[in-house]
Amino acid sequence: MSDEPREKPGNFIRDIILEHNASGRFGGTVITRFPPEPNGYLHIGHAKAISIDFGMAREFGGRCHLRFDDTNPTKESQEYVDSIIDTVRWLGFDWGKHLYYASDYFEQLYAWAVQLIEAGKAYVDDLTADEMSEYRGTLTEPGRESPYRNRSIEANLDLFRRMRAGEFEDGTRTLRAKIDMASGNINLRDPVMYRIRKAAHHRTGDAWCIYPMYDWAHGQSDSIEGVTHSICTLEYEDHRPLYDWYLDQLGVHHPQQIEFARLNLSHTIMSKRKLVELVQQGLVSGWDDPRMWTLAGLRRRGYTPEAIRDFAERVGTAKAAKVVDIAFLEHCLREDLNRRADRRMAVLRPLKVVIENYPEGQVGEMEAVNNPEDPAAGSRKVPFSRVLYIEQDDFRDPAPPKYFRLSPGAEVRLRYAYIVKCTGVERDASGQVVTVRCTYDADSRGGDSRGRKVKGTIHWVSASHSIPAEVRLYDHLFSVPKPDDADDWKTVLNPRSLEVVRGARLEPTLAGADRGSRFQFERQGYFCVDARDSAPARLVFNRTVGLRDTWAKIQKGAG
RNA sequence: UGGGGCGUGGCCAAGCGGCUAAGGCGCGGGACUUUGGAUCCCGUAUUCGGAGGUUCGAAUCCUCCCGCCCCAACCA
Repeated sequence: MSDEPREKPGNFIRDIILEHNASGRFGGTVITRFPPEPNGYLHIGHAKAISIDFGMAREFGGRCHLRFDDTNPTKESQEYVDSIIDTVRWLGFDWGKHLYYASDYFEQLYAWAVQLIEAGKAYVDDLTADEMSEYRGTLTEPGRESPYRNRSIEANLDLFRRMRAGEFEDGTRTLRAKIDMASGNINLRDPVMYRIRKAAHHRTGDAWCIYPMYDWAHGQSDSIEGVTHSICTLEYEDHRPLYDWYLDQLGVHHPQQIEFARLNLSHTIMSKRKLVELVQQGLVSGWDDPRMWTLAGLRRRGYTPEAIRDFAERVGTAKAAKVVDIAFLEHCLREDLNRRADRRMAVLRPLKVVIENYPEGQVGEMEAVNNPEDPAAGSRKVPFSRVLYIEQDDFRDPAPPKYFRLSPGAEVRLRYAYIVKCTGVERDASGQVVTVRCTYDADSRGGDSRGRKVKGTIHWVSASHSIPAEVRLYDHLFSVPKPDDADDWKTVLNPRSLEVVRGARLEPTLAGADRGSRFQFERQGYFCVDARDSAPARLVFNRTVGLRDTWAKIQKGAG
């Protein structure tokens, strides 16, 4: 990043840890964990959580575990486990040997459940899901106790053992904690600890037919691992009393749960349900569609892990639910790419230019700097010849006010090549300009204006030397900043979120570019070779993000 | 008619009773420029959801009010 480490913004979680360290609550150790459920792909919001979990641990010389909260076999799969591991690693975080699964603790969890039953703190309930919902009460009315609430400890022990043995069908019984059906906090109204699910688990196979609920698994898993700070998002705030209750009943190591506001990004939706819908209904091409803000999507789009980490740190950590402007993510990206991406010339929508006074058959070699931000990146040679392609947008007849590019009679600099002057155009039957005719100033080699005032510089490629490519231009998937606010979020999908440009022409040095490699196409933006669809003989580039475009603003202002 | 949280500029966000309310993004203006990129300047809240109160002094403490978010899966 920058030479001097950016000053870290204040952070209430850090303050809490500092207090713990001062009071000696955890003996000065800091152990955190990132606990994804393997039921989907990670998105940019997870990057913030990962950054906080791993960041706090690193800052205090502790460690962060990667633990899968795999307690619901019907929704989870190995595919998701694999993608999550791959993604967190790609982001640049390392959990060392501390890779865990809640399913590793099933036996211990079962033993602890038996312990709670023996203490009269848990019971087997025969209520159906619907009945249980009815008994639970509402937000404003207390619930009622289940008729099965006061079974004997012996009966509960027996029933629970038989639940595990598979004697009962799915949904017929649950194990519940005996807490308080009248609590204002609904999580405390005798929460379910175990449900029967005769489903194969991606790790434990058929070993179990009862599975622990999140609340029963999570805190205890934290405890087993010696976690000190269990950092999670705001929606778990009213689960904290339950988190604490279980741990207190068991009398085991008791981590501190701390909640922060999850990340919301403008022009996106973070709901897992909606994300799944986008993918399953084919509204996008997959979890890694470059328009997606999943980490897999951002990665394929060309985002760097560094930029994402920088963004995650810079958005801050607080408790107010806010929506961060996606322009900030893009800013962090440009900042990183500007420093690192080599420059190349690529013409997306070619317009033929003939340099009338450049000898036919002659090929010049123009020296082009690879990265003005990084002298060590060196330079390259780009071929120049009589027939070139320039961007259609770089020629206008007549030229609008303040247009610095090419137009009849105007002079412009061809980047790293020569100053040229437009002498005329050729049009087709419909009046469309098909060829621009120019003359060049041989003394301006390299682009030296030699005292003249040449305001415009445009990029170009030599027609016969250039290579073809498909270029995919992306825009926000949603056309409004807050799709969640729309009556129907699917109606605000941006119809122009993907534009495929097939006839692009690239400078020849781009031939053989590796999949995933990133470049700045001068004056246009940052692009990367698509990791999925590109092939040496058929290059496909993704536009990662455009350059800031002051000209576009001027035009917009001019109406 | 419950419980838990949150309200600082267009968007994030510091601030934790006392110098003129940090910083970033965005936006506007200027300088510079062989990317209308980058970089560099300058500007952008007399005020902290509102109203009272405490105090020599409040965004920071108290009271009331207003607004927003989360919770009634055998999901996490």
